[in-house]
Amino acid sequence: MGNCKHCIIKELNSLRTLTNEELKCISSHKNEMTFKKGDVIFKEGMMLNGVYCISKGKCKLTKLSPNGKEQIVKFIKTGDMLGYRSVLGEEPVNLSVVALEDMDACFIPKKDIFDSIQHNKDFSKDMFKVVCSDLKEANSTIADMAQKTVRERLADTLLFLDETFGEDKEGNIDIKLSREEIANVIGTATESAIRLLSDLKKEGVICLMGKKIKIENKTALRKIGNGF
Amino acid sequence: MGNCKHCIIKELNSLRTLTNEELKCISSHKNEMTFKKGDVIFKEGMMLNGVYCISKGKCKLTKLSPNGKEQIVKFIKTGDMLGYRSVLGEEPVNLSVVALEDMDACFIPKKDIFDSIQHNKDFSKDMFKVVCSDLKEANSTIADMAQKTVRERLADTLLFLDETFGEDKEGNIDIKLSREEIANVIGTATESAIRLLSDLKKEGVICLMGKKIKIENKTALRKIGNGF
DNA sequence: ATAGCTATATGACAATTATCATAATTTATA
DNA sequence: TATAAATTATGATAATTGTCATATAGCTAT
Repeated sequence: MGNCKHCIIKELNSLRTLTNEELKCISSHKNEMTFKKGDVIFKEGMMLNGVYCISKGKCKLTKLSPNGKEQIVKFIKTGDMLGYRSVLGEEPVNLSVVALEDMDACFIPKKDIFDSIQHNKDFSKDMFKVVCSDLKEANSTIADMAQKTVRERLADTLLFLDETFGEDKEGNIDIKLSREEIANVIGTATESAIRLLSDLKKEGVICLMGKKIKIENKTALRKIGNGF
Repeated sequence: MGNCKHCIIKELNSLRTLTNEELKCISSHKNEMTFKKGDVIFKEGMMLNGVYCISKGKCKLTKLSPNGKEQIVKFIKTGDMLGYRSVLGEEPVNLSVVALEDMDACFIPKKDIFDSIQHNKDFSKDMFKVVCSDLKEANSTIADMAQKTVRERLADTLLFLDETFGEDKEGNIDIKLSREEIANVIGTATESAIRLLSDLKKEGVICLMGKKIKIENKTALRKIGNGF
């Protein structure tokens, strides 16, 4: 069992504000876990007994609509925490989480989280900021979903993925998503996503090589995202 | 200046968890305000120095998209708090708020809110629940916006408005919105909203009398909202 | 009360997007 | 490696939604 005190991952999230005392406590309670690509980490409706600190890998948070289509609502990556919405809200989970690649994570029991929220005002403040920031983002997404065309949303999504996950050595967006998953982020039919990606390729704005996507002209993509 | 200790409005929100000591403090700092229908309470981009406790009236929270269209993201009514996302997140406001009818509110400086968050664990817990609940709702809305048709979203919206604002003596939904505002909730063109409302009327699911809308068949409306 | 404005309503048409069909390509598996 | 299965790609067409035009109803201010 590693000691959280020396873990560099926590520097990437709110756990950085914890005292040595609190970290010691978490070290002894935490549960190290691994997930394989495709594994379901948790499912809509479940109660969560703690939060995950993601030390490696990426996952998608999805919601199932009544018609059976999956909507990708958010991505989580190395350094992010996962599950705090449910734990802090003391409600069942409202999203399902599936690993997009092999993952490592530490599970921290909710008692430790609540203890620190109560006694460590820095941690409490930071967690408020995280949840509030999520809420701000979600509100923007609602407006975008409601007002923008599929083509605009595709452009925004590509820019978002590029910014969030960075690029590999060849400049490709560093996340591997199927066309169906891209469609499920945008909220459109898979065929529409494929077609519009082809269009962007023909226009020379992006480059497609299998699942790899490279943005050739960020400025043009931004313009498209804003409706020009 | 009224004394918060005896205010019944606070029983409707997280302020109910405050101690007499804290309420006394807020009583002496709070600022009673009124707004006329159409008044802008605050605007996207502003910094907020506190939160509002709404003692009377309704308002809409809107976001402007790059193309200039307004999206209504949320409604606030009597008993709700307003502005906590920005204050707790220590960020500028991301939504504009406009009064839908004459309103009364108390403005509470953020210092008092932060003090209570730090020292009153019930209040802190409750505020987490409120923000987390907002986030949960927002995530559902994202999925609905992305996956549902305009007609489905209209049905959902009518049911939501009915549930949120209740009905007057004649059974009409107890909020007065223009067709344009209804369109801005759904995320569609005003003409489309008007047309689909007419359709629902022809089908006998709702009854329209000027701005007054009455749901005649809730079950049918729910079915429509779920894609049948 | 009436002129002028705004909101609501509806038709006609265009643009966008979804659906279904089928082919080409990639990936997984025996 | 060969074969099956899944994914990606593209065409054809239908359904949905947006835009523009115009008519009507309702409200506001002199």
